[in-house]
Amino acid sequence: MTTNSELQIIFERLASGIALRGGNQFRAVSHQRVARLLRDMTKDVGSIVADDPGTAEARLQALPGIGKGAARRIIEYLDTGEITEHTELLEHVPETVFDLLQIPGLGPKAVKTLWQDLGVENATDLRAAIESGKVEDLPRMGKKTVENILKNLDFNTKQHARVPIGKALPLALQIVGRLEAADNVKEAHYAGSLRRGRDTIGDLDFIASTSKPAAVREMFLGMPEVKEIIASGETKCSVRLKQGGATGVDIQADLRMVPPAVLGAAMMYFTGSKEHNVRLREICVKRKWRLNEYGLFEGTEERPQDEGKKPLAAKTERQIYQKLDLPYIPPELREDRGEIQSPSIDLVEIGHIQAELHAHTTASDGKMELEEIVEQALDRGFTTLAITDHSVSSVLANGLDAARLAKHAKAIRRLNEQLDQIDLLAGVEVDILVDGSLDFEDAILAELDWVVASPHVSLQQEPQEATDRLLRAVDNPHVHVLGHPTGRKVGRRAGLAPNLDLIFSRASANGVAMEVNANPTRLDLRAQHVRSALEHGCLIAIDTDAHVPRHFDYLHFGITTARRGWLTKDQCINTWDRERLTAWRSGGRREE
DNA sequence: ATTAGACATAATGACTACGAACGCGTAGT
Repeated sequence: MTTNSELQIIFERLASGIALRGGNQFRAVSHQRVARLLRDMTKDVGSIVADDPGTAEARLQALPGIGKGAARRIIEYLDTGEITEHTELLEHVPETVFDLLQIPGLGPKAVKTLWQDLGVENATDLRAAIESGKVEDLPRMGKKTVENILKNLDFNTKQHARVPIGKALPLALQIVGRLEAADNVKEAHYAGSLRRGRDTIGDLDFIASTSKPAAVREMFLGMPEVKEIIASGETKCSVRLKQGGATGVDIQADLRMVPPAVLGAAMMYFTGSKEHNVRLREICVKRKWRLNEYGLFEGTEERPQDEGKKPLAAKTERQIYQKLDLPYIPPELREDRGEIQSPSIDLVEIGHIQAELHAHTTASDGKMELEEIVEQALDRGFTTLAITDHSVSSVLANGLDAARLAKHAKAIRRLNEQLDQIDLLAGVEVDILVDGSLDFEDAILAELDWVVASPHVSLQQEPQEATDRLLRAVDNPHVHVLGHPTGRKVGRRAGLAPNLDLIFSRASANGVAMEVNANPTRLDLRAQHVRSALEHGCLIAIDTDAHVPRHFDYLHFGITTARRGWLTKDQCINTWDRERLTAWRSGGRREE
């Protein structure tokens, strides 16, 4: 657990505490804002303060949403390991009461009443209170509500697990296919965080444009994976899907049905993020306009769509952004992280990519022969392919020793001479050992065309050691790319937590590119890291790390992640042609 | 509690669907 996430939990709890005790809601929101900031920060607050304790308070206050109070509390936590208000809060509100808020259907009002009026402090108490019939007698509680709570008590625990994008996307595409095939459906799309390209997905959101929603709804509710119907209305329904398989987590799916004429407005609303939506709607409020899922309207009256009022725009997202005097904002950017204020940026696209710079063959643990992997690259129109098999320490991956590597490199170069459409680079994915030394001597690396250096073991190392380890690797003059720098696995392994600011600034100075590994189980670097790497002037490589042919098709996951980190075409070395890559890799990378 | 624009105080994150209860809480982006 990092300091940021510890503090995030505390600020969330302070916010909930205010809501539970009936305090000023603006104070609650304000604490939530701090929690969100801590969640999204790429820098460790501990290191911000440590950089110069004297000015720490002022520098914390410079962050939007952090004022005097929050800055003081953060410093107090770093000094003493606790925050007085939090300790006091826990004296009044038992910790288990906060957990009740996680139960679907229970919000702050309900938990407050249950706790204060009936003394319910945890799930067991709640069950007992329901059985005694006391809950039903509370205001706004009835038989149905109580039944719902009881049901949700059972699978509360697994309910909140997020699904990796690699699992969510195929399922979503399957459902989109069914919706498109349904009678009277004009268009069907997925939206939500999946469309924004987050690495994990909380629930699946679908939109179908149709003039006959009832039939579409019946199809959706009748899908074989549907385990439970949560809601079913005129325009919207929600189900819980049995996901099974490797994740074993149930996943909620929401379907919104809209008339074709307002599809764009509905897509914008349902794609979010919430924060992006709020920001746009604020702009509308200032103009005395109104934006909702039925369109962009002049005037401030509520539900203008009900009056048959004609929107300024509704059909496409582009038209709506245009009316708001904004460029089209791609879904990946819609997070309220400055995309509305800054002019449109030229994000990298999958069509720009012409190089795969990290791939494996049968020489180590890949399943493709050299000829086959080249064919894969040529099929995709690539002009450069780096062959980077594992080094000797990766025993399980059949890593190459110096002799096998030399032989392999020779074979690669021989084949390269017969190819004129593509540059085949003789490379390696060399292990970064625990102390940051590389698995091959410099003299061996110097002979190669391309060196990706990656950590594979000791991924639970302390942050300080991890920082030193990666810095040492980045300082090796033969390294071109730092591969999957943290070694995290989405939802399964946290990976290293080095001081990335230091790594990025060194990498930038040394001319070492940082990898976004496109494999959906990795997505490492993550999007926030990409943004921060770019601020330090780093170049980015988006690599599939292909071991089998279908891995080449993972490229879009890497592209999406990189776009979420605001990566432009020019900053992505995989978009460069042969000449530019050759010039870069064989000299002049370093700024002296 | 924080921010903005003022030097104390006002304004602050929008809008809608569903369902059960009855005029609202919860959930969704």
